[in-house]
Amino acid sequence: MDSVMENLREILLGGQSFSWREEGSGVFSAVLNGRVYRISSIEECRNDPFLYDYFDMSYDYDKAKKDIAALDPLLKEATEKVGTLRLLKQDPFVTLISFILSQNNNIKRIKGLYDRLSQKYGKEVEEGYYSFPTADELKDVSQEDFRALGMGFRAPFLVDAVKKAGILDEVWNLGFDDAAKLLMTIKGVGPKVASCILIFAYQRKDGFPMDVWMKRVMAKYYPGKDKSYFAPYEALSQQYLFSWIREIEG
DNA sequence: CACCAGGCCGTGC
DNA sequence: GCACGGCATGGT
Repeated sequence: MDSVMENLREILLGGQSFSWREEGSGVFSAVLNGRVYRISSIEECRNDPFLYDYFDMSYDYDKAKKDIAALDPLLKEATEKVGTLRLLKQDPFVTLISFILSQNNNIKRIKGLYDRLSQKYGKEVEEGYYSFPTADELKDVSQEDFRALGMGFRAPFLVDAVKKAGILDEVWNLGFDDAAKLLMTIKGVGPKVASCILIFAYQRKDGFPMDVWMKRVMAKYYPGKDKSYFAPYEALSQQYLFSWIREIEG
């Protein structure tokens, strides 16, 4: 009902995915599933099986938002100011690489690196639109090749991630802590990046990534508390607070 | 010239 | 176990 409150721009461009671009006039596009998708509202995703899954349409985000808003006045303000958010269900390998790129980096530049990898090693599925490369398409790319594309100190991490991409298939069977521990055997994947992968690819709604923004929020507004305070909406609450703090301070 | 960005690694204690 | 410096790159 309040789908008009869906903050599509924040959902797609706010830092959980780097696949999307805004084409103007409220149209967003991304290369996913081997083709270009163009959307301007959540509602139109209901009829496409891939997008239905990608946007987690079976989950009641309106109810979750109301429950989160009822937790405390700050979350109430955040939900009202940010608008309804969703947690995307993205491809694990794409998410792994994306968030390795995210460390000590900003969203705009992460998106730039993501696009460069796509143009260099992905497939052109439509003129000017490239898929993100698969692990197989990156298997022979060297650390030097990655550095030449501007990946910087993350270059060796990318090589290691490509080599170990097979473990992404094992994550489905593990609980959160074991899954995170397994992901952290990949160079460049620590607790924060592992949490992001588990949330944005594996739909683990109990993740609570602590980046520089969230550390500020927790220290200032939730001293002494941890992610258990937000249960069972840890990940979604984090996403609201992250969007909110960046909106007012970023 | 600084300082920062959806952190993590290696080292030292 | 925890603290710390370093790290590629581009923006402010």
